[in-house]
Amino acid sequence: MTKKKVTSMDVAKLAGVSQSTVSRVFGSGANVSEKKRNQILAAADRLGYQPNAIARGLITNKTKMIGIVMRNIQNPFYPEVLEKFYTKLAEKGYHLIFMNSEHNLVEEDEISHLIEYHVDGVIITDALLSSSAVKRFLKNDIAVILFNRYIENSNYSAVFCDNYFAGQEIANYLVRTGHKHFAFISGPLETSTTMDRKKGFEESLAKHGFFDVAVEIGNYSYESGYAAAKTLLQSKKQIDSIFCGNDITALGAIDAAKSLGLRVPNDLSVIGFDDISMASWPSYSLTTWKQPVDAMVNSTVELLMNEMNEEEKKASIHALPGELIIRDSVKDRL
Amino acid sequence: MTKKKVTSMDVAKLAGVSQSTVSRVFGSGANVSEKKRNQILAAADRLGYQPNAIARGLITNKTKMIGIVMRNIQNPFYPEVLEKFYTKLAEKGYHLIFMNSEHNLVEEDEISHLIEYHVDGVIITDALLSSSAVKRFLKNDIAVILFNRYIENSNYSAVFCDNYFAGQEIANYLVRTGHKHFAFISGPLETSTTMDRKKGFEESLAKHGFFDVAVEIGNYSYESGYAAAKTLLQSKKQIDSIFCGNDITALGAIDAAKSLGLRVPNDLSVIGFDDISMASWPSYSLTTWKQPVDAMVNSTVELLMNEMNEEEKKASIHALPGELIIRDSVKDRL
DNA sequence: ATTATTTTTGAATACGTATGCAAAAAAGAA
DNA sequence: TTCTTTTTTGCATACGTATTCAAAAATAAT
Repeated sequence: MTKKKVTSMDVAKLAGVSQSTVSRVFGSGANVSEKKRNQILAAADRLGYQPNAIARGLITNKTKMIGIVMRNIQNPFYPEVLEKFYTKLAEKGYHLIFMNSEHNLVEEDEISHLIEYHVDGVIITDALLSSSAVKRFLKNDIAVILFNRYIENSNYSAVFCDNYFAGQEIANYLVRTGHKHFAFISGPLETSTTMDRKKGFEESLAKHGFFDVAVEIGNYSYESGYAAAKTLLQSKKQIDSIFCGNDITALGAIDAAKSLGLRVPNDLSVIGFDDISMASWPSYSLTTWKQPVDAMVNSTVELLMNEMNEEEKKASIHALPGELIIRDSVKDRL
Repeated sequence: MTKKKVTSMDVAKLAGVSQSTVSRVFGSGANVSEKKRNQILAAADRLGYQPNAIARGLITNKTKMIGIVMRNIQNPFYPEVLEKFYTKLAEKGYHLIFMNSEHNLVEEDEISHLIEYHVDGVIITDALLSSSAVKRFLKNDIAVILFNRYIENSNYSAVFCDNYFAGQEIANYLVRTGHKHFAFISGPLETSTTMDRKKGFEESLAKHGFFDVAVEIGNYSYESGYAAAKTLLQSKKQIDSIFCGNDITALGAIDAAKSLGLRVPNDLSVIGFDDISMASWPSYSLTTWKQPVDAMVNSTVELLMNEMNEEEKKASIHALPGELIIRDSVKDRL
């Protein structure tokens, strides 16, 4: 039960070689004779040697760690995202430092931590960066990708679902199925995500001659969807369809409608966004817009890898389409 | 736009002191005169200095990183757990390396990564360790706490909900409300969690003279709950109540019952486990056993802190009670 | 004032690895 | 064989910090 940590020096001594050679076996994989390599591996195995990633990080200036700062992790969409990022990055040899942010702007001291730990890159989901934060990352040579948000004309790459397009398509679909009285339950208005969905939705409706969209502002939670739908449905307005900013909100809206004695989709059509697994549950069978999570994750990782290697980090914006998943929460009213 | 990283040496130079003194200001907080401290802080601020946690980790042999390996992150119970661990540990100055495991036993190479990065401690949720893994952590002086699982007579501390007690209480409750025909939808049988719940449930029922419990084996997913309930309800057996291994499973079971034209709770009582947020949604209004997540997380972190500081890591097992949350999925049949 | 005590400081070193460089060994060419 | 070329190896050093030790400065005691 040796308490002392075993280092490359110990391995070197046991194998009768220099520390450099041990390093070459476990690191760069540079030329090492087959004989010595075997001696070294045997010695390492016997001693239970594991390279010290911290020491390696210090000398190489690459930690192989990626910071991932998330928000709204309670929204089932994000655990899925987290899992996919983990899998994708693990297979490339990267590790995840997880942070949970509660604010629309990632806080300065959260950024400090990422810088202190010299992460090679950062993925930010569902949140933005102040311009001072931008500078700090840049100065410390840390690549950053925004996921599901973007900043126009910034130096930051971003990957997200094409929300504007999706909003349009959803409007088209509702019109095509004979709806006439529309409502939208949004997320917080300061997010590009929600604004783009709203814009696409409203503009497309306007093109069809519908200018009156009832809007309620929520916060992407079940409770806010429930409350917003109740408000909408209890108002004097006539409403035959609600487009919800995300699925959780939509589920809340459906339950609110039910609680008022309305039947979905017969009395009210509801459409969501994300396509979380619960959307397919029979109780809800929610028609929704599927975010192309796999493509988004892959794209994000790819961008990250590029930016970590390149000198000049030229920002690029990737808007991926997604698709409408038709289930049973929208009725054809024609 | 300086590309070179700024180090404590740079700060020292600018402030006209030695590197040691800078280190003392940002590190131990040892005696430093007020005057020099201010000079140093000013210089650091001007240069945008951030201590390098990697270098610090190398010399102190404390990385202030905790590995958290999770499973079933798609089960809404776990994002909540993750968030709470993050918050609790962040306020103590620790960072989280997130790993997603897919197996009942954490894999050897996942452990290797944690050792390479010299995490100070590890939290493992919903999974176990092989005995060789145990040795490796021990040898590398890494504290480990199991969360929601335990190994009998091991050197590992564990924190979990007292599942045996909960199973008993749930049985008592169902008996008290006049049920006579019981079923249990379990998780995988190799988990202590599910077995303890089952044992408590069955033993308590037996005490009341009920020896026949229909059991279906699931995997803690919605789909498995749906399928298991369907099997149970379509069998010739008469069943008036189902205890489900967790909430997600219970929701699946409820939907299965509905799909067969049964009404919950009138025709069938369903009871869950966890008390995830969805359990309180009006569509389900699930009676369930609330795991004391806050207490469990606090207890885990406390244990971890102790074990990281003590020489002799004596294992301790903490079973926390939890409580029955009564909603509307169980009917009083008396 | 002088001495004793405490506080503050800097020089030197260590942590465990990767890597440039030159020497040594091996392989190939003649 | 002898000379070139290539491959393999070890030495020495660097990464950025914390910390021991002894010297210096400041403070207290006499």
